[in-house]
Amino acid sequence: MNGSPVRRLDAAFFQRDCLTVAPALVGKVLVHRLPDGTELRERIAETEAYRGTEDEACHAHKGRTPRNSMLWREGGTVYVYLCYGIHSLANVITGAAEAPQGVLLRAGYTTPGPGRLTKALQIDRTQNGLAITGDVLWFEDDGARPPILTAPRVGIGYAGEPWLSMPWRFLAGDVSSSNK
DNA sequence: TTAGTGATATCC
DNA sequence: GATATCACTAAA
Repeated sequence: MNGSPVRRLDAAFFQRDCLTVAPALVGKVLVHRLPDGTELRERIAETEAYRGTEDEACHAHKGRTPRNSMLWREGGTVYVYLCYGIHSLANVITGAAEAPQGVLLRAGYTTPGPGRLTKALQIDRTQNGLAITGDVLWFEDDGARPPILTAPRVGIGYAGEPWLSMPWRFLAGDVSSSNK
C-alpha cells in the first residue's frame, strides 16, 4: 500500500516566491470538490508567473483595485477573474501578504487553454478568494516529476520589455501536444 | 483571420 | 453615464 503516496500541498508551499511555486505546480493535480461530493481533478501542464508591481504584465502593476486586491493576500489563496466576458481564469496567490504575485494556471494535461481548464474543473468567479488548501479546492502531489520547460509568457503584448521576454512560463515536458 | 462576450478601469 | 480594454476561444 502507499506505493504512490498522495499528499496535499499546504499553505507553506504557496508562501514562497512565485518563480519557485510556478514550476513546482507543473505536474501537480488540482482537485475541486463540488457541493454534491464529486471530485474533479486535472493535472497541471502549464503555468505562468506574475510577479509584483514592477511586472508590467501583472494585474498589480496598475495599482490595487477591488478586482485584483486578491494578489496582495498571502500565498494559498485562489484568484479567479473573468476575462473577455466569457472565460474564468484561475490564479494561485503566492508569496507573503503585501507581496502582489501569483501563478496563472494556463492548461491541464487534458485541457489546453486557461479558459477551458477552469471550465473543465467548473471553477468560476464564485470560487474567488477561496483557500487552495481548503476542503473544496486543493492541490495534490502524487509524486509525478515531469521535466519542466520554460518559455516567454504569451498574451501580454501590452507589456513592454523586459517583461515580455521573461521566461516565466512553465510547461510540462511530457505533454504530447505540440505546445508552441 | 475575425467576431463575440461582459466585467473593469478610466474618462468626462 | 460612456467608452476602451482585456492574461480567450471558436469559427472560418
